[in-house]
Amino acid sequence: MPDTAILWFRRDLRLDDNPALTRAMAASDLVLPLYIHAPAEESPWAPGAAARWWLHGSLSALDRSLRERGSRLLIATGDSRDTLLRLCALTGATRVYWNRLYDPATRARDTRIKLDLRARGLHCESHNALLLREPWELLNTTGGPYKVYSAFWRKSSLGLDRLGRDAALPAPADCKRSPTMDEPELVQSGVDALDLLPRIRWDQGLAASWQPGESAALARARRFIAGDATGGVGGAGLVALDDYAQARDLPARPGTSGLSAHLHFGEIGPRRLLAMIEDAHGSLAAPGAETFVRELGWREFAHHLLYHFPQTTTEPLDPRFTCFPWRTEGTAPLLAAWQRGRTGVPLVDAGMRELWRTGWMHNRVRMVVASYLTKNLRLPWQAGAAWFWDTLVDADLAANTLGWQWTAGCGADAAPYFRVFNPVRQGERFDPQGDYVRRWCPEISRLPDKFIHQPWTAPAPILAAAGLTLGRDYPRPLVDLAGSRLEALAAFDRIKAP
DNA sequence: TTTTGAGTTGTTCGA
DNA sequence: GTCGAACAACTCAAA
Repeated sequence: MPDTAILWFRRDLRLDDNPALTRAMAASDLVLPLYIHAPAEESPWAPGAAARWWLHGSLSALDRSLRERGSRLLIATGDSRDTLLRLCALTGATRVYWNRLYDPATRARDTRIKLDLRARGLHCESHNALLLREPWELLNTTGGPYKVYSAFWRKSSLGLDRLGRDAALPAPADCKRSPTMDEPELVQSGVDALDLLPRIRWDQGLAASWQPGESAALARARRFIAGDATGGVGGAGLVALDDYAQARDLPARPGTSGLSAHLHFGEIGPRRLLAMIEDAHGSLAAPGAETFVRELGWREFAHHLLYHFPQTTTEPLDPRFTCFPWRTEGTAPLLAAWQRGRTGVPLVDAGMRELWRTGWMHNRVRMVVASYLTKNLRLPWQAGAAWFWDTLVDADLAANTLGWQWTAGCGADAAPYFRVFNPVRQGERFDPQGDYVRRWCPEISRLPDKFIHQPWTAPAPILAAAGLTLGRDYPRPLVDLAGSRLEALAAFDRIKAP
């Protein structure tokens, strides 16, 4: 009787640098790759609509890679524990392997499953494919979790040299196929049966912008970090990473890595990215590289925080914010205008429309729209987080929670209360020619640069020349920026420590 | 033990 | 136009 192992894929949809896969292959004669679709177990943070679209593509791609290696992905629907037990019974598998996740619901579920499987005499192992360091490993001098990024990163980056970090594992050349995989009762459904794609096909914009899957992730990482045969994103000979520190702030340019969704679904991991950077640039401290590696550090920080403070997906980390005077009257139309990109503030609207169309928004603009929602509109950050959760292909509970709490001022290492982004000024600094705004708000594209970020200040003849009537072709501002800023500062005053 | 200084992403105001 | 100051309270580590 051959020894069979189940490899339970979750958000580690790759063969490269996959320690659970490597261990399962080493320890067993046959490996059964499995994905279980169990959205109820992730509630209330089951993947949103945009993330489901990505998941569909990612699972299809993983199945293709496995088939190229003589195996395939088995897809099941239903209770995870029952499915694992049933498959063990059907196939005679005695070992189950997976890579750990750190969000509260999944952690609780996985702990129960691990205890249950072990109680039934099954071998059960979990590994780390997601993070550079485990959340319980990296603590401050008093033994508690870090709440300040700079201190976290100082400590964390000490371990990032070649000596102190786990190496990225290579993908196996072939995956030991289990012959039992062809038994009919095991063939439950293909990816299509999971119903992940939208009924109304609003996903063309997503498909035009993104290619889910491990090979696309690796290709994008290579293009970004090392440049490829065509010379990289920025033009002949220019590697995007070299220019990252400056270009990443300009939403009109492809200056960011674009790896967020690939990272969320584990199509590529941080260890592989660091290895690629060192191979291409010799060191993690090379120009541009250091800035990008710090961003990976923020990703780590977010996951560590969620591990230590699981309630922060819905509750502010700073308890004073439980009595923050969020707006209570007439919130629905304000939220709807923000969601649809109809606030009358071009940079905010451009960002929200980019999100709606492509399932992604440039990082700089995410901060601007989040600041606008929480400070100028004074709507609770949870409302923004929920919208991002449903519309972002890269929606990640840890990153989303940290990002929104940071902007709102109630999280770890929060933005100081007085940091209220002025979307006009941000537009002038980071989109000076208005290229980004014109791309997503074509109705104001004929305005001169001087007014592109503040159409409401344009004199009537300028508006007429641009063929633009405010209130008809493009909204007047939903709220006054200067006034709402002062109201936000006053609101912060009311929750100050006594 | 206590103190000190620094801290992802900003804006406004007055000189 | 530019420039520095002011805008809290708290965390964390180093002195």
